[in-house]
Amino acid sequence: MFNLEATLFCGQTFAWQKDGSTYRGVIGQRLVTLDVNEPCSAIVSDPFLRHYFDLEYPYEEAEAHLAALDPKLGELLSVHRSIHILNQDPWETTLSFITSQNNTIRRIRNLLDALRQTYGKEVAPDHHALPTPDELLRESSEDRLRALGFGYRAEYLLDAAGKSNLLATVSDLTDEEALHTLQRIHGVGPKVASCILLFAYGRKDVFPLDTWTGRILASFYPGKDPSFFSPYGGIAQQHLFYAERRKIDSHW
DNA sequence: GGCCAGGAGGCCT
DNA sequence: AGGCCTCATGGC
Repeated sequence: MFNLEATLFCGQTFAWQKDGSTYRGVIGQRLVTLDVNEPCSAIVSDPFLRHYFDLEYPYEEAEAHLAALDPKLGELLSVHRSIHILNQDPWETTLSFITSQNNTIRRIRNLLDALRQTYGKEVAPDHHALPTPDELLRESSEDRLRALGFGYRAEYLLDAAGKSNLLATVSDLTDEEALHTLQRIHGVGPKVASCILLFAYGRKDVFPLDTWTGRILASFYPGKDPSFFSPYGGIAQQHLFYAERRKIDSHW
């Protein structure tokens, strides 16, 4: 089994919280509850969760490749074990990573929770889905989003909602074409587009380059660029990011 | 009070 | 194409 804790809290999703002996998250329109000690059977027996947790992808092969490529990654893989790249909903991923730009993880979570509480459907008592594009366009506005604390990103969320049809075309495109297409959304640049491709479309060779991963490359891999980790740049990036973040605080 | 946060748009050369 | 400035907001 993969490392569920790391998979949920390595920064690829902001939907989950750990309370007591359970992980809870609203994924799509559904509240998912997993027992911290016995999550496997619930995941394996559920087709939706099997796909969400990416059980069909051959991680052993990718991880063996990365461990052989570079000793630092080999060590991280032995510590983290397997971190899976989730197959998240493209729209939810777009909302999440537009919100993430120039922001802190704590505040990203708070803003997305506010978005759920304010506009999302209540799928279980006190648990709300993220708003759909239509819900956002119909019920919200730039002023209201600014009032929630989104600041200058308010306009970006509404533009993304209006262009959500773009997301349906991405699956047929190459990585390069998809990066270009996603950046037609205002507020989506190279980094956010990379996160959407990796975390929603399973493009395992896309390496989101941000302040953290840029620093990591500069200090541990001088002279190298993300193509060094190809064709598993996305997986490598996630282990590098998680390792670096864990030095700061283990619970965010 | 300046600087930074899982950046990106706009404008300048 | 590359280099600044600005964009809300909050924590340190």
